[in-house]
Amino acid sequence: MNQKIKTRFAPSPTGYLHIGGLRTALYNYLYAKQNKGRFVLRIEDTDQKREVKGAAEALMATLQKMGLNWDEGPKQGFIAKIADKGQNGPYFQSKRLKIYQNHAQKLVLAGQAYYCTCSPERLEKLKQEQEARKEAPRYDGCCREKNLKSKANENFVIRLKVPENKEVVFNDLIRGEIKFKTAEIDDQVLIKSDGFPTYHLANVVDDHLMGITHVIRGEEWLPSTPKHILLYEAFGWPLPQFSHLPLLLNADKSKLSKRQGDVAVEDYLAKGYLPQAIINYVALLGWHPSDNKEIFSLPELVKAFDLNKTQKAGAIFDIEKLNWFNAYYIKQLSEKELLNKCREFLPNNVEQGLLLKILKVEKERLNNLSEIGEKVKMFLELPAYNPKILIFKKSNKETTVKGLELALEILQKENDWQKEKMSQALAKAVGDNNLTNGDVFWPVRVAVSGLEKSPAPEEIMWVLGKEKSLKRIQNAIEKLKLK
RNA sequence: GCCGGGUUCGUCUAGUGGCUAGGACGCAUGGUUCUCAUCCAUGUAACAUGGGUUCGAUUCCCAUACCCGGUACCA
Repeated sequence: MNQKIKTRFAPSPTGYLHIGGLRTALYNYLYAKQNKGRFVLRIEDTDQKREVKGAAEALMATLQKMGLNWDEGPKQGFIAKIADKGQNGPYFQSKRLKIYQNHAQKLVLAGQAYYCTCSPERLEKLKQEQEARKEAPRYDGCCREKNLKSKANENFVIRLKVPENKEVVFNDLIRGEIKFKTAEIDDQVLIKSDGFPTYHLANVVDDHLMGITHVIRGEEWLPSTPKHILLYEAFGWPLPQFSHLPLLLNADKSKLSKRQGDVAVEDYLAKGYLPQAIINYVALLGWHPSDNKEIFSLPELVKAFDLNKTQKAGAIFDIEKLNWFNAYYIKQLSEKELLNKCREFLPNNVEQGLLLKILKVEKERLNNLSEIGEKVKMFLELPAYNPKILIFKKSNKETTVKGLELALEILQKENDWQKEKMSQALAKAVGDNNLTNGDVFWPVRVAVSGLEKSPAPEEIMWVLGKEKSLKRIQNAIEKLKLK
């Protein structure tokens, strides 16, 4: 191995971590780890207006919950920005303003960039005129040849002097050779009038200074890549490898957005999706192994992932398959693990032993952790129900009462309260009395659960214990007789 | 408008110059001593269109269509 591989995830702190952002972070993480490289987290907070307080910390917390730990980046903490140090830090761009200004200055001195004193009003007017003439709106280069070597007044901006007739060609790891003509690229603003760098400058300077070897980011950055390459060339820096990931889409193929469902990873965690299910699902949005393996832990993904085999077309985020992964991973957990993960969805005054029993019975019926809150109710208290559902659809009231009484009688004698024993006892009640399963199992099950659909009667009775189970059967018989 | 990217079952995708184009999710049907769930089995459904190149194209090339992204002192 020649150069040490280094990737980065560089979100803007404008909100919660987006599912698409998670996928980008994941692919960066996987690529770095499988090459024994380093994964860097950098916070791109160069737009003062859009910054959301606390968003950076929330982003970091979510990444950690998902298991995507960074080798380099801000330390997690209450106010991460203040504690932001590190070998290539700081990692909050807002703390690196001097660095960007110095670099921009260097470009100006070298004649690669220039001060522009055009007012926003003039630019707006220019744009409107161009649009009226149906021309592509772009900067007219008014200040380009003035060669101002320092700020002329307070309102200025530094622009990149984009070469006039050049072709920028690069090789995208996912998409192959891509070409852009510089004639179509505007003289990009590098330093804004508030002294902050634009994304383009900050991104290139930091990627170089932090030693990033592979830039893996969303497809929306593809048209910006020639601008970045021009900057690398202006500085005389070597280029990193670029890879542009396909976008994640809504069902209607538009870019995945809030309007059509949840897009924040936190939303899914709150609904009871397991991190490993989310990671596994998201990993498969844009990449797939050649064999038909689908279940991957994070370490397995590190081994199997192949950036070169990443899909080029956008992928629709389909909740159905996520549900399937989630249900699968829930079933894989032991009751103890499950209990730890779904505590927040359970009442807190219930004894742990009982909860573990409930989880054992309900585990295979759970699609997400939050559903346990509803499921647990019938074990704690018999839900109100219509006595009518006690009667199996192929049976009648008399047979149902008989079935329940037989069950009650035979279960009363059962001292070893195990599932197998109970189901054997019920089966015996059926066999000895010339009844059908529906005559006994159904009403007993409804009697102890109060529900039309539920786990098997012996499973519920096992959780409830003998006393409560028999009480519920007795109640059911009384209700039926009263009717 | 201009620039760039993309197009295999409904969805995520595998794959190849010649195959019955494979898997998973979903859906449907059946089985698993009552319902539900699980599990199992079976079924369902795709190479955008038109030209080339070729003995032969889903695969290579070129158009067209459609979709997406970009076109900011936002990232």
